[in-house]
Amino acid sequence: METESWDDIRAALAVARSGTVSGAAQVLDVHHATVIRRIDALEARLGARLFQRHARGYTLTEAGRLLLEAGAAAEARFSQMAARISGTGERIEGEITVTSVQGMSDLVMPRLVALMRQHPGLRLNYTTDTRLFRLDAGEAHVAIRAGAKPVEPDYVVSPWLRLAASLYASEGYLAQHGPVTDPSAHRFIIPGAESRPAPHMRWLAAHLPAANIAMISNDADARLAAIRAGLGLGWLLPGEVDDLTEVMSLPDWESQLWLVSHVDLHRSPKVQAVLKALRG
Amino acid sequence: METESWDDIRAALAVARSGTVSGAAQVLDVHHATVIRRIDALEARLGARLFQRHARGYTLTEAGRLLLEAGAAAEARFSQMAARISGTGERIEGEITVTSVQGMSDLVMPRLVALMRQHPGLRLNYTTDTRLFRLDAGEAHVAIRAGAKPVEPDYVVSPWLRLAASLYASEGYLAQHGPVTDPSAHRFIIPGAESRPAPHMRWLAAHLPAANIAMISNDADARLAAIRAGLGLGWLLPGEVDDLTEVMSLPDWESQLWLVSHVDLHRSPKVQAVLKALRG
DNA sequence: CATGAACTGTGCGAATATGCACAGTGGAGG
DNA sequence: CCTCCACTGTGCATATTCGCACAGTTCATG
Repeated sequence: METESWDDIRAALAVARSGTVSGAAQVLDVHHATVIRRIDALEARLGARLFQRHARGYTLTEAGRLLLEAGAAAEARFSQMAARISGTGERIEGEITVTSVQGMSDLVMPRLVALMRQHPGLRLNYTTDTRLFRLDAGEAHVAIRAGAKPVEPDYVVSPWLRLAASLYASEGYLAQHGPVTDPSAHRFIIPGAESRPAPHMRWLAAHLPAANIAMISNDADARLAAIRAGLGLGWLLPGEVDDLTEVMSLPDWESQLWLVSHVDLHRSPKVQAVLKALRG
Repeated sequence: METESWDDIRAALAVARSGTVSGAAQVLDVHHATVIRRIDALEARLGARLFQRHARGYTLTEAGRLLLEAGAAAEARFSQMAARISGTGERIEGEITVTSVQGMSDLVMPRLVALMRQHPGLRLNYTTDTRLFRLDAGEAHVAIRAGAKPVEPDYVVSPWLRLAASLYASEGYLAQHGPVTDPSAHRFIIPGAESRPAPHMRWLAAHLPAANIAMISNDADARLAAIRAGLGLGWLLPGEVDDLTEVMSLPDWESQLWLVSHVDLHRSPKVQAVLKALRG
């Protein structure tokens, strides 16, 4: 009777999120039969159905929604705890999680590689995503952010690099369209809506209509391929590639990057080592 | 690597609370060896020690304190969830948790017994304690409270009984000390500090010095035994026993009782049935 | 309407975790 | 200083759980 299992809750949370038992099993890295059994047990203990079973998946009941809330809250709390525990150690070892906006790896990785060589006990987790990671939810130890200075309380923020993206074109494009003097005579290849706050994107939106946009993609490789194919002009960081020609560069396009850590972890040797390596 | 177990956290929480592996094992109803293994696994995954091992028990490290916080928060969230799930059902069955101040069982139990007979699918959990249970933490479905009207938001409060404790004495005591006319000529047997807000206790504190107190005990049976032995006068509810004599009763000693439920559960048939049974 | 894909659900053998017995440890008390 | 006691820690047999294979169901698609 009093037998209680938090792992059953964890399993149910995964099912609630993915909508299917199979998907949850994949996330949890167990067999789907195990997930079914855990949920059966949990429902029996709670005395209520959490899901409406269906041959194509599970949908949440009212009770299931309550579980989703409670489970998600606990998960956030646990991952925050794990990050703080693994972050507050006095030694520079164990896992270190660094998050960044996409497209920084050429800049970031050499420095992090040097850090790893210096401290062989470190395990690096470098994750990029368009969404911002929440340091207080334990999703990262150090975050690299672009744009306005982050103002969240409990975050320690220090300025890092100022980067100026430049406009690039392929040789074939230039041979066909001639040199770039008036931007409105050209078409552009740009990232998705999540990059709209970037300086060069604001400049584009302010100066040219939508008709000048040839392609939108959130995939950097796809954009690069498009530029190489001569579909239009695109912004890259200087030195990112060597087979394209820089055709334009404005001081307005300069963007500030920030190094961000959580106040609880900022003083720890490990986080300090990461920050130093990045500043290096 | 990605293997994670919330049950390990649960085990560590129990150890953090009890201070010993054995105590935790007792609470969790598993063997103490199991608890040791779970904690070893959890610490290995977190890459940090949660406890300082000792032949006499485990003491918390800084990381352990973080775990205690996170684990306790999750546990509270889970039990709240369980209460809401088992409470919001449309049918009157499953577990129902009623909490009350001590000494009410003669009053409460007959009504709850009638409720149970009416709904055989119910499992009753009737818990009394000096501390107040938190309905929003899922510790109870219905609470009986004494004193000032509870004002917590999200609580649905309705007045229940007004009880007036009376002063009782044993025959032996009266034979020795004569009838009670001036209270200051007598000594008293009273409950502990947690009952100080009760009306008759406030009256006592206001009218008589500490010298008139013969005995303090939070155990009702012990107080009753003391009164029966003639150690002094004590307050009881009328009808509680039949071998003692009521010697004094003041309207000031009347105390209001409240029936309290959480707003999320109050409309459910099960909680409504409990409230009706208690009011009946 | 037939086919296929993706999912849920269950019996059975294998892997895993559990309980037990016993050894080891350190502090309290006389 | 010694004994006792409550606790932690570990091999081993066992019980429980897990993964696998396969059956059954539903829905999308041509």
